[in-house]
Amino acid sequence: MRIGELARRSGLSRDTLRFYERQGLIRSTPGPDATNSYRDYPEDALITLEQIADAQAAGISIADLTVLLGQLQAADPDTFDGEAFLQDRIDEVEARIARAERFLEGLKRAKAALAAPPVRR
Amino acid sequence: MRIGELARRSGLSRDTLRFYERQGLIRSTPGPDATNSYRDYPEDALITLEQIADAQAAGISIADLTVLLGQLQAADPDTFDGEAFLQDRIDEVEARIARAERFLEGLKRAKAALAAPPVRR
DNA sequence: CAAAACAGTGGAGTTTAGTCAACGGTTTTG
DNA sequence: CAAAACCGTTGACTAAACTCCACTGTTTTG
Repeated sequence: MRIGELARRSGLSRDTLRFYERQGLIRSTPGPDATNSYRDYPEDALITLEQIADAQAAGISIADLTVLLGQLQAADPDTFDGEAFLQDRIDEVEARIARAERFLEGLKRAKAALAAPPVRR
Repeated sequence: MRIGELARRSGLSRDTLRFYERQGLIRSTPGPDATNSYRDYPEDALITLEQIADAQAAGISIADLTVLLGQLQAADPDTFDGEAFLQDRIDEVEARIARAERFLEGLKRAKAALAAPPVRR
């Protein structure tokens, strides 16, 4: 598919998609019609883009993601010894989730406190 | 306590603390010794800083945090009707945690795939 | 009491993750 | 077949969250 369709279907802007491609997060091929310069994006780019969104929610930077996506997609060893790297990311993400959950509890308490006492004498 | 001690105990730089104060996230008083310009930070600034870190892990921006910290600390109604605002943040954080957990699973699968098959014919 | 460590101020600089504008080609569509 | 919609490239720009620097004044310490 071409970039416009990918943009529509992913909800991201064309600029963002090109930015991701420059960063090596997604890939495209020259497109079937070699007379123009239009690129062709594979169907599974949509899945990759979902993974990118998940990773960002987990606080992973694009730089780390470039490394990680390789690991996640082609879990092919001896390309990269990144087991330790992976474990570091896992620890990092777990810590972040724990913090986020702590914060979520605070939010819920605050909302309860706001909703409960219309006891305002 | 003075800013240096707060920096040491919180693990943040003095610059970051001053930045947070400019943003209205923490507060200080003129300090007991009024002859100098040194500020005094209350003990509970450390707790606030923990909450800030939690909020950031939850993907909350400093701008939103300025609003939220007021709600979280003094859960005093009729200052602010922010129940809807709070609920929006709650939804946002829950969605982010869900994504982060999805990503975490992917990381763990990738690590398992990397660790398991030293079957390398 | 002098040197080292610490504090405040102001303003400039950095990084990350995009976003925008301008331009010249290419398809699509009415 | 012309206008509208789309595409790629280049390069400048932005917002958020810090970070650094230079300078001056204040405490602490050996």
